[in-house]
Amino acid sequence: MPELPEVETVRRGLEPAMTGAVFTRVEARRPDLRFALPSGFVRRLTGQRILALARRAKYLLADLSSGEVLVMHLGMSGRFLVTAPNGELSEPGAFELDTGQGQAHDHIVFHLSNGFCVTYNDVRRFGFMDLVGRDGLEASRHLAGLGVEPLGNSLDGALIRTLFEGKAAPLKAALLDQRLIAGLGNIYVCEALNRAGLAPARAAGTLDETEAARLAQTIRDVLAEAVEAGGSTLRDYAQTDGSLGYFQHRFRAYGREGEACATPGCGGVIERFVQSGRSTFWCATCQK
DNA sequence: AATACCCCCTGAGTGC
DNA sequence: TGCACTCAGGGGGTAT
Repeated sequence: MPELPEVETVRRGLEPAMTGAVFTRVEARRPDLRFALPSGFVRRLTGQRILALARRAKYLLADLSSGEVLVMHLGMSGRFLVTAPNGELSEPGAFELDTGQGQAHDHIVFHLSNGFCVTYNDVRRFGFMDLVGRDGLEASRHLAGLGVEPLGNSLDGALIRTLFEGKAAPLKAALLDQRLIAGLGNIYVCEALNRAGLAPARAAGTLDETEAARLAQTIRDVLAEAVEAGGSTLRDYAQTDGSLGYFQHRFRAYGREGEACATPGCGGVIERFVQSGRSTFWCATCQK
């Protein structure tokens, strides 16, 4: 389900269940997700304490007392279901709590010393988990080469100009390139470009200072608003009123083909086309 | 080096 | 009701 804001929402939802707890029992119900689980996966987790739960781009990182880090990626359809000691079920970042039919795709179950139970469910199985030594984490195959955190302090117009300098690739592709900016996905790239008034097919290297600054600001705004939308629902995420997380967020461009562009005074219509195999939604009237 | 395409997998939705 | 087809938020790998 995730882009960066959703992963952050999931992280915040898992934190109270996982941080400080010990894995008392781990169930790996199949040997692989997208990739094979690392050798000794269950053994290397069992008995370890989770010191901290962090995020880098779209990766969740559980820092373990063994000195290893449990690296988790949700792919397209990964979810975590949390069962509290009192039996209450929750799903951080979810649109709607699903208490039953997910069971067929419950692949990994973490039983924790504090009585919580955390289940990883992934229908399409594009997610994965890995164990990496803490010292080698940044150089590990998943994290090596990841670009700047878009919500960190370093992303501004000047950095975008540097990253995109000389690039003939379309803005859409450059923004999706995790080696440049890490954490943007298809939805929020469409949203940021719409708000910034920039055409997705335009060559990334052609941004001037003003445009780059505007793009940096809209990226930060779009992500921060989405995190806030997810975060603000965390305290009552167990409710099933459908007002939670990702889906509740009202996108201005994504998924709105044929609808009026939301840019004030624009009057254009959102169109859809395919770029590098993925749907792009944009307004030809206000995005130049 | 940079870009373009195909692939992994399952399910939901649509049109006939 | 069934079938065929398209589409989906991810990224890794390979071929140009």
